[in-house]
Amino acid sequence: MSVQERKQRELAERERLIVATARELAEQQGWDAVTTRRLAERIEYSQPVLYSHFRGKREIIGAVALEGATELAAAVRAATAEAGSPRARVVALGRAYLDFAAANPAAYDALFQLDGGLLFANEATPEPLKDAFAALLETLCEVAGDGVEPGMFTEVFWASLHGLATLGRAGRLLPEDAEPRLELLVDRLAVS
Amino acid sequence: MSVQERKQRELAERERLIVATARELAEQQGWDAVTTRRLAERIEYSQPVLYSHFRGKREIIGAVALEGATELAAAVRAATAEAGSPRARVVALGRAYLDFAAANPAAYDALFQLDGGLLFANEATPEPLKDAFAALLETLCEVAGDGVEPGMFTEVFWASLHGLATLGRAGRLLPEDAEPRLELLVDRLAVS
DNA sequence: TCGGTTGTCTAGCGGTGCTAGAATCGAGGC
DNA sequence: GCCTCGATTCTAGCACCGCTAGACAACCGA
Repeated sequence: MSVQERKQRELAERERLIVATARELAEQQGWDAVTTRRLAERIEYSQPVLYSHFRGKREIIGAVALEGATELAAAVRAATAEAGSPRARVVALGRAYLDFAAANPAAYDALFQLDGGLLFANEATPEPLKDAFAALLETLCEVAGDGVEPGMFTEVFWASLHGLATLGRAGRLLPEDAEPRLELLVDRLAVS
Repeated sequence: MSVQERKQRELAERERLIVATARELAEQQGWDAVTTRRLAERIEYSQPVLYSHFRGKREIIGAVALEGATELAAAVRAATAEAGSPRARVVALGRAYLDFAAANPAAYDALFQLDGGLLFANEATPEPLKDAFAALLETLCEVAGDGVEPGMFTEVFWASLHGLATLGRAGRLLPEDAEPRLELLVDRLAVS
């Protein structure tokens, strides 16, 4: 069995290498630069090897997305844990979210802009995605306000952050107002 | 001169045909299906003809985006004109915006998701884009609240709508809560 | 009717995601 | 230690992409 175990380990290792390399390449040069040929060359295997791990490019994007979701959830939880008041927690959450999107555009795009073949708002949603939403919900349910369903409030707050993140990064918002935009959003949306 | 005039008219007509066909195809089958070959076939010309009107596919997307921006601005203005109170105007604005995004996904994507080579938040921004933002600003400046810069408030409100539109359409939000989400957003963000 | 310009097409470039079938490698039996 | 055979990896190629050079045809003005 030891031989098979070693092979399995090597296979898993190579799969991690593929995902990490795809993400690295995407962060460096954008997802357009992530072609199966370039990716194969970087991992020093031939193209078809990719297809023994993933059904296609879409699944590779999906794998990067799941990795990103895990990191996003961790970043949000770390930021909110340090803050004192509910309002400070929400500001920290928003800042952590926007910082993550700005610092990891490729991972963020894999999650929310590109088609990684992932399901959302559904029982078949992968665990990391549900957990990322849960990380938002944990802090935001404190400030949803009376009579407002926390899940729905979280969707609205999340959508607002998503809009700020994507429009901001695409150069469609004035860069210098990033901070006041977040403050305004928190002050108006959160009930404390 | 009449011959040249006729030729110019025909050229302009064909350009409109290209843009309309590209948009139609994108609305029917998504932007992925809009290839230069298919587009050329639909307008019953050969591929290179497209390149005598536009520098490339990106510029065609940009043309659809400008068309969409004009329609979006008109839709928002028509909806807000009918409403009585400031709050009702903002709700109407939000609904018109989200309805436009849902009913014209290809045009909306050309505007805000794809790279149409257009500039934003800049003096070189094309007129239709500035006007669409202005259409939002006209209604939203009423409810920005004291001491809040209307332009910045509009950016935040717009980003929130954009987030709801994109995440909603991608199936990342619960469909049945679309209306309460808009109501919540307006009640919290708008000061009346 | 002809000459020349203008416009359009055919054909092809290098690239994409993906795959069939050949070739190679390595584990296990003798 | 060799040899067989199955698993693994590669080479080569598919159909398609955006885009363009150069051949060709059509039309306008003389």
